[in-house]
Amino acid sequence: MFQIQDQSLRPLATAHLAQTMSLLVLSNQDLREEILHEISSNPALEIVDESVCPSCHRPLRSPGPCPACSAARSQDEPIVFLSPRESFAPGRSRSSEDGLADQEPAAPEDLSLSVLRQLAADIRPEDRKLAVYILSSLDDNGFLQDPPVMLARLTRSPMEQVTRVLDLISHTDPPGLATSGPRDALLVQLDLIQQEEPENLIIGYARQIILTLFSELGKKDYETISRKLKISLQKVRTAVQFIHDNLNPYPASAYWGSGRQAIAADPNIYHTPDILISHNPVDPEGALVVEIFAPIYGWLRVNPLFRKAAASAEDSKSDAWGKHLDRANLFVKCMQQRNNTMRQLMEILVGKQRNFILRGDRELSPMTRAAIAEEIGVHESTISRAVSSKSVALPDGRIIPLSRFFDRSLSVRDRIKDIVRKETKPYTDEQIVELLRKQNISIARRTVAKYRSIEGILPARLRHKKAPAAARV
DNA sequence: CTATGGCACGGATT
DNA sequence: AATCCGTGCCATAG
Repeated sequence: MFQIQDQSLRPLATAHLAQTMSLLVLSNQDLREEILHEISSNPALEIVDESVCPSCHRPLRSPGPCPACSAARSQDEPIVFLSPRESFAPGRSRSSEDGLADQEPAAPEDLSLSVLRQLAADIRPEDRKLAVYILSSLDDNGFLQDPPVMLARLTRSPMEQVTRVLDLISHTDPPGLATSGPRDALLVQLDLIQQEEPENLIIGYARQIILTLFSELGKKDYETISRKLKISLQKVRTAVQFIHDNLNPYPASAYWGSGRQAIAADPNIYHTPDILISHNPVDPEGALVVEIFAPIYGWLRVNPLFRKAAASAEDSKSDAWGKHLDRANLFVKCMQQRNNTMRQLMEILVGKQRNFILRGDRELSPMTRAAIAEEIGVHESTISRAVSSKSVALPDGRIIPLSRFFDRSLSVRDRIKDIVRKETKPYTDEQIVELLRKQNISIARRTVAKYRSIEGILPARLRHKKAPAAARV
């Protein structure tokens, strides 16, 4: 049974399809780059700084689901909407297929690790996960892309905790790490120095300069600084010299020569997710709320003025303009298509896997991409692309790859973990097979072994002693 | 002899 | 067409 592909007549159709596909695979970070590139090379495109409900296209005042649309929705269905969003952590944060937050990273000695190590003594255990998350979402310069509130929201941590952890991180070794930019980094470093030399007056000047006249500092406009702060030029120069000698506006690069790719990608840790699933704030038992983050803030559209201008342009120009216009139209259409696909996908996914999302791995019911594809009437490769390299934040704060929803063995693996966790004496693989059979799961003995190794569970022989809670490091 | 891990095959999925 | 996954068979370690 096929769905209608009514665009096959138009010449645009194939290009349209092709481009939609290529956009669909992209994660938000990558998509953002793509969009920015497109905009900068095509005058017909513009971003309007206003949210529009993706389904009814009404302007959306407050962030959140469109009141008009979600009201009409039945209670059980998840509320899915596109969420406007400022920038995402850039950098090569490729989400590899099997990244788990709780997996042992086979990590090289990188900046985040070294910080984590220093932190180890001071940090509260419950802050650890958050610290890891923050460190992994820093950009190449060691700065925070997202404002702290966003972090709090994404990780579902109280704001108070986020500030606490941020404070801790920014004051350890490469000082000024995890601040919002060079300015804050400098200030933090200044604080640290001041603690050691409380009576050094230069520090006071330096702080004032950074605090109030940062851009002038950048421009080396010392005269203005001197005038505005009513400090002698001489002192300004001393202070600037002090800043240069003792502070580093890019904390990440201090320790890592090149600075680039220093922190960035540990494929085992997910960065800012593409999708956020939360409880309904009004009714925690009710429909889940799914936000699909937009890669840019505002909405992309063809500039109406450009369209008008192109229509009435003289021949010499209208050709080039027409091309731009076509391209812009195509691009916008593709974006809509992409959003639409993502939205439908998430609706189905969240609808079917509610238990998995709320109760954990064990509840994942097996699905295939193909089945979803049929349900919404697209080619299975479309779903495949939509799922790949996307990550989603669950209500409990875990960030998992979207592809996890299609992991056929996840539920069984979780059950095995559970069996092993509860065992008093080590079960052999064969016995585990039996136990699983009682839960209506029949798999081969060999497969149990395989899952065990995936989960890092030792063979029964070596499991003699129970070592609870040793899994996490 | 038993419990496991390695290799490889075939079918399902992407 | 390429890849992934469950499984069977067999060698090996205990």
